[in-house]
Amino acid sequence: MTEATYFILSALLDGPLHGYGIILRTREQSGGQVRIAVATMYRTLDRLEEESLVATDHEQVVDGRVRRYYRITDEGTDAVRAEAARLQRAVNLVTGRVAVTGA
Amino acid sequence: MTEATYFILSALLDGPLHGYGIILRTREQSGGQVRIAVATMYRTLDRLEEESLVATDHEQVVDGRVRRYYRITDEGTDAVRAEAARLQRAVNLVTGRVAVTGA
DNA sequence: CTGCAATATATCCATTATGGATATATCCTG
DNA sequence: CAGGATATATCCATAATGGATATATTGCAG
Repeated sequence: MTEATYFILSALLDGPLHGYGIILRTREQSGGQVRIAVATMYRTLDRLEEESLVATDHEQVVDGRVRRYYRITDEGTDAVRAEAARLQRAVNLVTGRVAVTGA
Repeated sequence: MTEATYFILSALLDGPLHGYGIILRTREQSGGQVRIAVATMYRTLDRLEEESLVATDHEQVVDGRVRRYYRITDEGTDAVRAEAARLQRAVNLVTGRVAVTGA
């Protein structure tokens, strides 16, 4: 799973959001560290919908602009949790390293 | 930082290793989950050396085959630790989510 | 009123990272 | 003697990414 995919699915765990909303959410959640480019966002959402990790929830028209809300599927939830576990193991490779040489 | 970079630097935290050794180490550390392709390995090592995140430690000739050992630099150690912290925050987005909706 | 930023989606294009495959060379095992 | 492990190196196709541009509306500052 790529990082963009991970952050998109992660943002959707709180409830349905539209593409641009995911970009803003991700930027906030990361304190401005993670910025997903719009090209990446919409292409990734298309791919994720094909893979059934997200689904179109509903569409809204606000001020003449269409908002397409996506929700995460059960499959998507499983996938992002599995990825979180995988990343945690990767983190532990570096942080779980307290004077191992001294044994 | 890409994943290949992260795992390579991580593998070098225990001491100098040669390219093929890093591939084997990473495979072991991850229980066979993470497999870095040889093309990725040597190209990444070249790039990391340019960026001063790793340095050539020494070369050895074993059975007529050259082994080029790389060690992680202080800069590389800082970088991989920073990345681990960044990944930990990413993990927390998913795992640090215990019935938030119930508030 | 005009230009710019924010909102919202969409697509093009160049760059980068990746992995599969191939090449070369040695050693060991079946 | 063939095949796998060891060890480095490179080619090439694919995939992911981001910058840029396009379109359209709203609101705000100059």
